[in-house]
Amino acid sequence: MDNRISRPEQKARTRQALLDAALTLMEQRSLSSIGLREVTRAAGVTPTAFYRHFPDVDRLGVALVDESLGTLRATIRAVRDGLSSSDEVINRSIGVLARQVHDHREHFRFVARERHGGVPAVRAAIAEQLDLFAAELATDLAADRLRGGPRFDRWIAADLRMVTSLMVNHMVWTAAALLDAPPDSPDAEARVVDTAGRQLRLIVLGARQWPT
Amino acid sequence: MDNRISRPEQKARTRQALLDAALTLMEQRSLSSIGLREVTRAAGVTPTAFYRHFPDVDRLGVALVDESLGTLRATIRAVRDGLSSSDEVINRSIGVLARQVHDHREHFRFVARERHGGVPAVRAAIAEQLDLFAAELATDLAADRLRGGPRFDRWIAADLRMVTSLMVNHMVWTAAALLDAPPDSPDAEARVVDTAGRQLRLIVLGARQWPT
DNA sequence: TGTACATCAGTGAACGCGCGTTCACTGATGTAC
DNA sequence: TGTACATCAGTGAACGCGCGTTCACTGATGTAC
Repeated sequence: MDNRISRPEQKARTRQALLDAALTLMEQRSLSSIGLREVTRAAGVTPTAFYRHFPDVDRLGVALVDESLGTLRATIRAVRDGLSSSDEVINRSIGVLARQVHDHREHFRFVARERHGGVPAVRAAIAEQLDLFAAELATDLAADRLRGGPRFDRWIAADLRMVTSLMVNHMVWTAAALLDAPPDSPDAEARVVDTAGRQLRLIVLGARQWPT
Repeated sequence: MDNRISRPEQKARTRQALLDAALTLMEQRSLSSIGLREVTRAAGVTPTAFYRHFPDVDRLGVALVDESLGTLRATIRAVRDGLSSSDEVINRSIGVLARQVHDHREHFRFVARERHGGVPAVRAAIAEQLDLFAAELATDLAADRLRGGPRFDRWIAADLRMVTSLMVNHMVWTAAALLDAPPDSPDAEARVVDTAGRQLRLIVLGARQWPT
């Protein structure tokens, strides 16, 4: 058996180790307060090795945004496929979000923390991903006629963006609320999910009457 | 004329200078990344003087939360007094919020940035203030019967909290969106205010139909 | 297949710097009599 | 009102420490022939 691995693969592993180490360090603190040496120490390489992968810690942050939100987008999209009733989509979407937050706490904590945080490049990368979320949601809502749901296919674009940005914002806020709930208490988590579901249903109820 | 000021007053002034200096420094960066020496340098005192006012920078952050959100609460509450139609309250509330954000950018930027930021004590202080907001709003909604508004006086407490937390969250998000808009473009600001108003109206519309 | 050379991820020493905190202090303000 | 003492906000020197970045390097992996 050959244990040796190619050079590009080894480089990719070190890069991932740096990303993972940074994410772990950010469990308690924000990106702008963690140091390059801290990250390399946690990843098990020398400080100088860092520069083979990122020019500075900010750029590592941007890479973390892609890792965190890029995969989630695909997952959430998949959920919306093949469901036909409005209530069903709401409950499933929030369920998937709760699961994702549960399984990838550090990623969501990172996004919630840096969304309005101190590093402009990271903030911009997060805003871009969330805009994509909202745009995809708008497309989906306009395309599918859900049982019991509003007739989004007849809405003007501006109103669609208004309501999808409200929904995406609500999703982010729900993720943050899940993070604030004690991780070992399924009860607290269930309460957040329940409230979030009712809020989303209230929004859909309002959309069904829109415009006045 | 006597220019001399009492010792307590001089101490209060230095304390305020430290708070102002920290807020200014946080225009670009987060609390956990600014240093004690930076703050004292900007405030025009020696590093050691800091300890006469705060045990560390985190505690200064908690004081900033009280300064930022404590006054806003009173302002927003006053707006809700004496208005009788639902639409009127919505438009006025968002208008006042936009004005406040415009006039106190640094305070709101600080709150948006630290709400999920890296300093637990500060995060807790912000959560406390926002809960107070939501609780006051719930009381007001249950007490006043607004023309054209939902019959909140007949709602159960859990649903009231559900909808007020949605509204307060929406307010915070709107403030953050206003901050992201270029400060010299009244156009961009107006667009955010317009969208926020329609979103809030959609929420109220949903509330009028609640429960299904 | 074997050899000679190129590539380049990661090393380790060194640098100058600003940090948070300590300590004994100064000197103006406040107070007791 | 004047004097003697207490208080305490702010000073300035000193400390040890971890930081980001530079540089010339090593040695395993990759490639050309």
